Amino acid sequence: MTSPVVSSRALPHPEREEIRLEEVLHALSDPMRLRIVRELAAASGELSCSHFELPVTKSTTTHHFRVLRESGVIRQVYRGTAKMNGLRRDDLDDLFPGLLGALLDAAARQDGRIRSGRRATGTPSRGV
Amino acid sequence: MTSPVVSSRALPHPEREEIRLEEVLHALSDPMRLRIVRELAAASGELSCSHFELPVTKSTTTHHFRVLRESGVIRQVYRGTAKMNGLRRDDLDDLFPGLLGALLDAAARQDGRIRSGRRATGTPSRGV
DNA sequence: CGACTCGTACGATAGGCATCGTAGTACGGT
DNA sequence: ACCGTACTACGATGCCTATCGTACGAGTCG
Repeated sequence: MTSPVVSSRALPHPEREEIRLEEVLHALSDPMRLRIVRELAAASGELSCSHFELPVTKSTTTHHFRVLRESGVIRQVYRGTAKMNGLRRDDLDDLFPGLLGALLDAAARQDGRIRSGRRATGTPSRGV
Repeated sequence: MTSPVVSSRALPHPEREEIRLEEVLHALSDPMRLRIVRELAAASGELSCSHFELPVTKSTTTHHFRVLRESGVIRQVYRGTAKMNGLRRDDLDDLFPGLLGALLDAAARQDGRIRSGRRATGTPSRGV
């Protein structure tokens, strides 16, 4: 008792100070993982792995979640048979202020830019 | 006169609208390339490839610069025998406002954190 | 012209990684 | 106890890539 063990299974996470920028960037450079992180950010809470409908098999999904966890981008915890995922906002914001926000904003902008017809980019003036 | 052709050799660059966030992140997820970009940002101007003293061969250096150029992070132009490199600040800032700044700041913070003994994780005063 | 410097091209190599499929473990409900 | 669901572990596969070495093209300077 005492400690409300969510589950007997434990998952290794890097400490806040162990999170490396290069690994975070690498983790987010995969479209599938960036998509996961964006959904997680939009949900502002924990989501189970099975909540995501990705165009890959479950094996691959497990792989991507592990990369995100081991790079320090998300925190995972078992809750029954489900595995809940949450963004490590506080840790990332503390280590790299403004980065996560800028990344999410950049992803949203690019998404909007593409959806609204990729030729509507206007900005024809190339100052160079 | 008229058009001061810097050199006859031309180098392919992605248009501003063709720059993809995932590729930028992938380009910056390599320590060698992140280092190049940081030096470039600090120089606030153009730097020749040979200016950089990287712990890899020239072939590999050429490879990294090409990845950075093709991902839209830097702009390259020949000037005599030298190849000058410049950060595409304006394009990146237009596409992804705040991202480049946050990335450079993040890299600087991590660098400082590591240099000052990685156990001094304290950073107790974070206005956040 | 010849030599030298800067950077490229090409091939090789070794390691990483995204993906899959199958078999297996943990947990909750009936 | 049994079954179904959620996720994992492991092996295989094919692609990508960081690295090197060598040979070459482009410019500059004597």
